Amino acid sequence: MSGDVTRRPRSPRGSGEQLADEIITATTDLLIESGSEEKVSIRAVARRVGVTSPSIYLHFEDKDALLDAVCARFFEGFDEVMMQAAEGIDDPLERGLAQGLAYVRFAIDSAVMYRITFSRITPPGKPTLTDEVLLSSAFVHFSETVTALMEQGLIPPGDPVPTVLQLWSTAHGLASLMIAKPGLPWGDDLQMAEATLRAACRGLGQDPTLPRSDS
Amino acid sequence: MSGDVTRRPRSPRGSGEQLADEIITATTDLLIESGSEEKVSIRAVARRVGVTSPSIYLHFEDKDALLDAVCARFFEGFDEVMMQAAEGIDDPLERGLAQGLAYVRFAIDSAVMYRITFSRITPPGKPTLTDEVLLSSAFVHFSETVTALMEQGLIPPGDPVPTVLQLWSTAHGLASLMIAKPGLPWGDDLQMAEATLRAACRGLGQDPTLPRSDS
DNA sequence: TGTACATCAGTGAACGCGCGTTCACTGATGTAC
DNA sequence: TGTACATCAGTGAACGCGCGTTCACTGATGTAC
Repeated sequence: MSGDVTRRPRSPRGSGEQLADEIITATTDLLIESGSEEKVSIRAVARRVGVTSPSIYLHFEDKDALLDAVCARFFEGFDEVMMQAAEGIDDPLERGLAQGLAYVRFAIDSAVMYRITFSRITPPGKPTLTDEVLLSSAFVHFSETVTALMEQGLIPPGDPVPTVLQLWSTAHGLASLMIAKPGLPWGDDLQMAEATLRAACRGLGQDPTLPRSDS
Repeated sequence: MSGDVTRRPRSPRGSGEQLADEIITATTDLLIESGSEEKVSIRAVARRVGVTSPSIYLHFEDKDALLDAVCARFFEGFDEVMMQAAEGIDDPLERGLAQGLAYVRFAIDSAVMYRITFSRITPPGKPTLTDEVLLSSAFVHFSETVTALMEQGLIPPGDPVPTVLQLWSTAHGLASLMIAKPGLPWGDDLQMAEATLRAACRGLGQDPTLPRSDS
């Protein structure tokens, strides 16, 4: 019960980044275990990391800032998975579908974190860390795919943003509803997701309100 | 400061339904004001109703049961609004669109309640009160609309359930993402919703994996 | 009509609890001379 | 090489708080005789 030099209080030198990192990881784990941000306390996080609670405040301004950092980190992983899913697929339609399916799969696999991240609403005009990550990674990559679809003539050309939002909404709706209501008769989740996303692309490709400009 | 006979503690006779009703209403109001179920306490609900906290337990088993009842009541209103939106529209496609748009509009208007209702995840096999309301009202009415679309040949005939889930996911995705990220460049919410839902119907109507059986 | 009684919606006080955050502090580390 | 000192990551104790729930109770109401 003695010999605590190595056990609990480790004092890393100059670089304080490491503890911040451990705090984010511990918080993520606790969120997943408890299922809700209100059930995870600063004190529990500190306990998990092996540190006292006031020292959390050396790295994050308050609980909200900590949760924001956790969600931002979650989205970084999200973007990475989507990028990997698209790797090596040349056909723009299939690449987009692969990304969309990876999105749904990853969301369902990390159901708790996905739900929590999208429960933290963001009032317009006050972008959080999470928003910045979201807009600078996943959104950009999705836009590139949509632009490729437009260049191929699979979708009417124009501003990709509305199309990105439409497809993102579709993927988000599938993931979010499957997470919230797993008891609905979904059949195979990913099969349902693929059918829905394909139909969405098909529908977007045949927009009678827009004249086709090429091909 | 005396004369409290009429003021705070009212003792209704035989019928105890009324207080249960008032408790649900008060809880709904507090949820909307605070934005999260954890921030609404049994004690605050009792205070709002003008009653002591133990008396809440005369009407609801615990906090969870109360919140379930509140969400179930919310969905009843939801279904009613969708039904009203469909009234008097004969064309099945336009009726379905009107329902979908009413869904999105109502969800956005009651953003907090919508978010809370869909944050309360339901493990399969343990249907809550909310689930029962959902499945017996909105889901059924949506199915009728989809069946009408199939009969008109606008959607390949077959089991309406997968189609209902696809369209519901689409509407839910729009509402849910608009609520969570109002800062995204949505333009006009309902215009975006209509374009997306129309595209979804168009896509579903042209499913190359299913042979068309009639017309 | 009048009394005794059962019912039961609502009370008041208490249980044990964990929370977010603050504050003055300690004590190891790295640096200046 | 050796001493004095500044830095600053992390501590321990405390702040004031509200929570969900239980329990024995009260007192108005409706009913039986």
